[in-house]
Amino acid sequence: MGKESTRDRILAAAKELFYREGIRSVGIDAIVTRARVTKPTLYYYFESKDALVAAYLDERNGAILSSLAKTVEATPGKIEDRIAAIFESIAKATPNPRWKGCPIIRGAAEFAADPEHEVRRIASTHKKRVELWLTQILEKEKIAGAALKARQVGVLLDGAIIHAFMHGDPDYARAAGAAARCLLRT
Amino acid sequence: MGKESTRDRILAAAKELFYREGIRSVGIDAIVTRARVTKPTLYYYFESKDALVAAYLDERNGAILSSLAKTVEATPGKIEDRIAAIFESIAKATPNPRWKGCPIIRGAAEFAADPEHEVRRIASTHKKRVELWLTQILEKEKIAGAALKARQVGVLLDGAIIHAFMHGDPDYARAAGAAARCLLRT
DNA sequence: GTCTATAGCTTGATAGAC
DNA sequence: GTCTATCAAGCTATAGAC
Repeated sequence: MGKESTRDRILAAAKELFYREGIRSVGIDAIVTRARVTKPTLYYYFESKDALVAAYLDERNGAILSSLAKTVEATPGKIEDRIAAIFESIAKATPNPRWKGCPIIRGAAEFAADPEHEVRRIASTHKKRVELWLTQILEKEKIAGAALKARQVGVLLDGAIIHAFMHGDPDYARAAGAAARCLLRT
Repeated sequence: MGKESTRDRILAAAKELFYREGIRSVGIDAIVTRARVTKPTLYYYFESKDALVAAYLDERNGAILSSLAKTVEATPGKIEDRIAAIFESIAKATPNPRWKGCPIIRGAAEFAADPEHEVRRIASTHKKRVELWLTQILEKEKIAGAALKARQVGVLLDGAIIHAFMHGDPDYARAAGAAARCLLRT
């Protein structure tokens, strides 16, 4: 824990600033200042700003998948209760002013112009991984039509995040959770 | 129709560029070039870039609400069929490379850092108007729990747009449409 | 590996003429 | 109302010293 490499410090600064302010509006200057390095040092570890952005989103991808799994594993009960716990965790995050929705969706939105950009590739892959993970959970519970239902729950999850964020109102996540319950019960 | 004011030309150029490239990545220079005016002319009609952005999103707000109403009015059948027609229209738009999701969500994502920014206010208001409109439709059809169901359908709609856009796959909109049908049938 | 210094470009916005 | 000309500040990235 005591060892914190220069590269880690740069990535941590980027993570904080990109999430808080958005990718495009954060300059290299702000990142190097926060990481207490200089620009050439940053460019020694990362080829370009795009490469740093990709490293940031790759890290988020893994962290989010772990967090989802942790939430479901920690929740006892029927499958719909365990899935609903994810929506409840979104609801709980909503009032926190530092919570600004899903970094991956926001990244994809910022790079909407370019379908070939690596940010877009990372974003699509991440959401497909979430969907696959949901499918596997539902299959394990012998839910009929697991693939379709996983897709529908995935769509509800991101809709819930966006609406909860846009309105600053946790009820959107809870309404979406109730919708997911309804779908899984059928 | 023949009359196209300078102001209209600027707004049309902004609309095209902001939607295609994103708000932050489009400079005033690109807009004035496309509108065939010069910078001082743009600043004669719009106080700042922010004011132009607000005018752009206000226009989109109205256009989207009209388009939703038109889709539902043009579709015969049961209420779930008419709501599902909205999801089908998203599915049909998805393969078009010029379609880049919802301009209002994308705007809100680009300005996620600042909850007080006018873009955020316009975005939240727009989504609440869509939700209210859905509530009124469901109430007219004597659907029980219209407010909650309208909220759930609204969340599904934006989740559908995001996933269809991120993956470039219309099936996400259709899966969401099926979920909406399921909710409305209950 | 990390620094100082800076190149070279683009940005949003304005002064002042007509 | 619309122009030419220009500004200060921001950006990503690099050359070269240590």
